[in-house]
Amino acid sequence: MIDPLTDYPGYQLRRASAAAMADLADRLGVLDLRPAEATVLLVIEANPSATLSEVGRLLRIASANMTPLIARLEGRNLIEREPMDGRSQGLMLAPLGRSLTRQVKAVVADHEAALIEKIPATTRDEFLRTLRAIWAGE
Amino acid sequence: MIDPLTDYPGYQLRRASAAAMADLADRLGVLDLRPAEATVLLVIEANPSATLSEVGRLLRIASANMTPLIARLEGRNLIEREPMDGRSQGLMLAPLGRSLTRQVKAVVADHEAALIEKIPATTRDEFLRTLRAIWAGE
DNA sequence: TATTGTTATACTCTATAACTATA
DNA sequence: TATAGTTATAGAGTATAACAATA
Repeated sequence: MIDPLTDYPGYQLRRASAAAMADLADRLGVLDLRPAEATVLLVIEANPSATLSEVGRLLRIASANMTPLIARLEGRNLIEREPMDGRSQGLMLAPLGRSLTRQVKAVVADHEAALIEKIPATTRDEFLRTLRAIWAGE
Repeated sequence: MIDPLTDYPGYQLRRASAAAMADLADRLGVLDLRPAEATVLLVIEANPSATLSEVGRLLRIASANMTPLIARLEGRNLIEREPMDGRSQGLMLAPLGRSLTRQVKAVVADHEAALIEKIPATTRDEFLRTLRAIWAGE
């Protein structure tokens, strides 16, 4: 079998990302969290009182998709909403969310460590810069 | 807003891949093809008479998902099946599929060229090697 | 027994359009 | 008018389980 895609950076990027995402999803499964939910928790922790739209813009998740995601986290008592003005809501971690986010960070650290191991040490910074450059300007 | 994810190769990989995939999907939309369908056409062209399972293994697409994908391509008269033995079916491009695959290659080349532009020339080979290393051993 | 292909189903992420309430 | 959030819906990719037919 000939693989006509080995020299396509785009295809290799897709396969690499899919592999990494599958690993992350597996690890987060222990906490009953999906990757998108975990990243939202991390962003809220880093930005207390950030609004749904702000978090969505940072993560490139449309508000129509943020709404049910946030509702699930709220339903599990992981986050709380505080009205900012008549339409905006500040999001912050609830006590349960704070402890779970600590676990998320440990899980993500393990995942990232396993990933980084596969990147030659001398090229790690350049690799990261290149990835950022690929989606920069969105 | 603080982005707690800028230093995570895994997250940057995900964003870069998502951006590249969105660009590819846009471009392939002109041919009324989805990325998975386009890659299947390329693999069949490179490997005439490869079976559904073989193509699926190469692209890491489960046979349960290959079946409807192949059925769509066959329904559009892009590919044909030829029984190999009682259970295997060799896949090959139909005349319509051959000309469409030529267009696919042009579209993919444009897409990949735009992507490669964002990767510093001196690090392109290393970047590709690293991506392959990340999903190697699946 | 193992493999090929199929069916049915569900999950995750993403995308769009239409709507309300507020700024 | 523009923005925040919501609802409903659809698309694309992926995953699992179960199955019939064949090797």
